Amino acid sequence: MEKKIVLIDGHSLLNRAFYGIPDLSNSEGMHTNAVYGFLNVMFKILDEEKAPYLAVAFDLSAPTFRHKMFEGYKGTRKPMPEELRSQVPVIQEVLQAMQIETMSMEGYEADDILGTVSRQCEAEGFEVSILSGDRDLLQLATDKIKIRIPKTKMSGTEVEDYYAKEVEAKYGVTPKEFIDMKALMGDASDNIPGVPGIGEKTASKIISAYHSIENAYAHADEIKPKKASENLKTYYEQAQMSKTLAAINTDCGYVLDIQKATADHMYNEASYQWFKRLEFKNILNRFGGDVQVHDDVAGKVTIVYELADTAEVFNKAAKCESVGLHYISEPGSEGLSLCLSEKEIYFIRCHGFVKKDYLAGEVRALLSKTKGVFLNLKPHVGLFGLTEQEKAFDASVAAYLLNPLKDSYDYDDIARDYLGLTVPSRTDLFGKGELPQDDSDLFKRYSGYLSLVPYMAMPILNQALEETQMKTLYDTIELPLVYVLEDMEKFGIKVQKEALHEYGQQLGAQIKSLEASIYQLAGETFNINSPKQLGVILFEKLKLPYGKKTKTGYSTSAEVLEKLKGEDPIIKLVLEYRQLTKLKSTYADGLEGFISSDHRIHGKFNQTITATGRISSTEPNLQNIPIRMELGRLIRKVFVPEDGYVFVDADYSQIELRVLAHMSGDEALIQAYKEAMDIHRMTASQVFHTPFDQVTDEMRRNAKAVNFGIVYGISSFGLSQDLSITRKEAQNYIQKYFKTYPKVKSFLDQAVENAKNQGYSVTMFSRRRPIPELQSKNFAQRSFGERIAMNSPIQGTAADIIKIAMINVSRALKAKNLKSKLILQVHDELLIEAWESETGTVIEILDREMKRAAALAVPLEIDVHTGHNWYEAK
DNA sequence: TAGGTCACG
DNA sequence: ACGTACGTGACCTAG
Repeated sequence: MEKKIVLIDGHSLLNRAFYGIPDLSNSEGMHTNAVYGFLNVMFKILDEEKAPYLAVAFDLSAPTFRHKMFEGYKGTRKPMPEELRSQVPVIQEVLQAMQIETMSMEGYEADDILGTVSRQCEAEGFEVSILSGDRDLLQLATDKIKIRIPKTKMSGTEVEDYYAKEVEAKYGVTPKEFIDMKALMGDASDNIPGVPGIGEKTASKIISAYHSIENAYAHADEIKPKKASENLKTYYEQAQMSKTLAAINTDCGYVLDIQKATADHMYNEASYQWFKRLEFKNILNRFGGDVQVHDDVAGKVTIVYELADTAEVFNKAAKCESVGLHYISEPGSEGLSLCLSEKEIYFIRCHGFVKKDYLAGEVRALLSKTKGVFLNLKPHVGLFGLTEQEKAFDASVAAYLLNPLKDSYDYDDIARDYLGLTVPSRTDLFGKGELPQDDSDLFKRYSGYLSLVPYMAMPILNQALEETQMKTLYDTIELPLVYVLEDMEKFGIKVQKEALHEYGQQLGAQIKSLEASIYQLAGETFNINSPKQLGVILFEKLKLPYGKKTKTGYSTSAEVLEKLKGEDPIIKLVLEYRQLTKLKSTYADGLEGFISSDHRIHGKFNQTITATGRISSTEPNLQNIPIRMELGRLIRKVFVPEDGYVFVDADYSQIELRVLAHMSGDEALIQAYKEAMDIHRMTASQVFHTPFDQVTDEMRRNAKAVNFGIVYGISSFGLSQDLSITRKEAQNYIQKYFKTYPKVKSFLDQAVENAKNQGYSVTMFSRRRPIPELQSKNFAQRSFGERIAMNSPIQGTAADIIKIAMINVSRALKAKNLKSKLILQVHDELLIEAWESETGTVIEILDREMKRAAALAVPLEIDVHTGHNWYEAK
């Protein structure tokens, strides 16, 4: 076998996974996130390395030689949280089941075993990879021993690899010297004291020059800065102690029996059972073959073709309290999956006399008595012509409320999260291909799960909604909203295709001429759309001063380019080019592709996407049509009402700040809203102690920025960036603001405090958002969590309020039998296509329903405009 | 598929 | 010292 071994630092990897991955537990209530993260990284590395040998080292709880040497060692360390501690024996048992060798030794830590075993393997000619979450192990790197440190990124896990030369490249010191460097820096998490005033940069500089703390001490007088020099002398003994503590013992006497450390018995019955119990579906997939933890669904599905049999099924269904329903409409497989009980599922194929319209009628009739349980209600509302009269439950919307952070609510997600069942996803069953056009077991399983899973999950989801106080939110807002959104999608918005095309052509001509000018100034042709190529031209060829850098090179963002406007005429052209190509590709050409044969765009409104409770808009996104720049704003002229109709557009005035005034109960802010037309001017007047009519434009601008900042979860840095002022000045504004509105401060503090205690934030209407970032030990992550905790209740409550308004506006239009329709929502704005003679009534409805959607301590104000296109109606 | 950029609230 | 304003989606390039 190839001489290659992977050694794993068990505790550090578990630890990293625990803090890097949001809380996760199986249906037994076992916490599983650390185990899951550990295994995922381990498999990733094994897949990459294809090493035949593998072993995992763990610390024992018994004291080590370090404890004996230095009694403070790890003595004051934070105890392991229970949620993590409980996972240590689990991973050890799982590894045992996988027949993976684990190593530990009394009196030594995992580090020492890894140090010893890696040297031993290296001597025997092995290539060694050490997988650890702890950078201390970098001291073990050689040109044969590679240290691999996983990093959790948004997009998954990336691994940083360090042979000796990478350590030197990154830290400027050899692996051996790394210990000395650490002795200077210290390590708070290991309770290793360093030398005050010496951080990573200084430590690296000192050790790369003097190679050891002993030699550095001997030359202490030469060291700069002076503070470091003095402190090194004062704290030298402590640094020596730290060095001894940080040094890994590479000869602790542990001997690995290489024959036991093989990686080829991992996939066995015992480990399969463990993964099943832990509900690690994607790991179960590694076992190959069919994963079918929910047993024999195919056997419970009957395919129905005949009209008579169909009628029979609906008769039976009518006797049930609830039925699972899912309509499949894909090439070659059209029909209805019905789940009457856990053991009785039908798939009625569209065939002969059994047509969609017939099934729709049957479903409507059925749902007058029996509750229809859908994975996704919205498409079925359109497909079957359902109204709120028909009884229905939407599992994905319920699951979204219970955890809005997921990126999908498919049947397999709901089965895993609420039924504790591992069921194969569509991709597991069919890959990326089409559905099979036959009655195979594969198809039966897929169609079966689509109605079975929501059917089984409904009681559990309902109970969870009750327990989390979100049942009312679900019943009175989210479920009724499904019908409103479906209507909006169905109505769509009319677009003048020719005018849009013409607009695109004009942009195209302007882009061409700009392009030529830019090439002229650059002295060559290149792809202006490529930030990489543009960066080379601007910052290397033209030698313009570059500001920010991104991971991949120079930043060429508008923010950077704005500052370079005076430096070279090319900048202005590039900015203009960017603006025009954006308009052409996304809006002119992009929108044109979505115009249907009815001359309308039927975008989608998604109810289960955002973390805060807002809705989102896709295919196309109708919530980001340009308005801020005039050239872009012109696009709105092609959005028009049908003949005989006008647009009525109503938007809330500063809804989020009003929500803040209400939720904080701050008297001064509430008073400001009761008195002032211009809240930003009023804020400036109060914060800067200036009479209202003497507020300068600058004061108003600053106050406005602070108001925005407060809503976003204020930080002095963020505000300073926005206003181009120093952090200190920003901090000063914030302090003044909080002094003026003290209850705003206590409200925001309380929001963070509560979210930290409970793990989630809450809106006025009880909508929750989990904030796992608050538990992060990473400062940046945690600060992000704090800003989320301040912003989510505000943004979320505003989202709740406009949803209520949408439902009530929509109901009022229907109740009066008006021809006018609600067609768009843009977060704080509603657009109605109003029958001309109904305009007055529509305005009344909007005014009434939007204002009374919530009773706040301040009035909810709206601005209403009408027009013959969307441009005019704003 | 990820990162950069930019459109909106 | 860390590295940031909150929430989205689409398009383009580059690997």
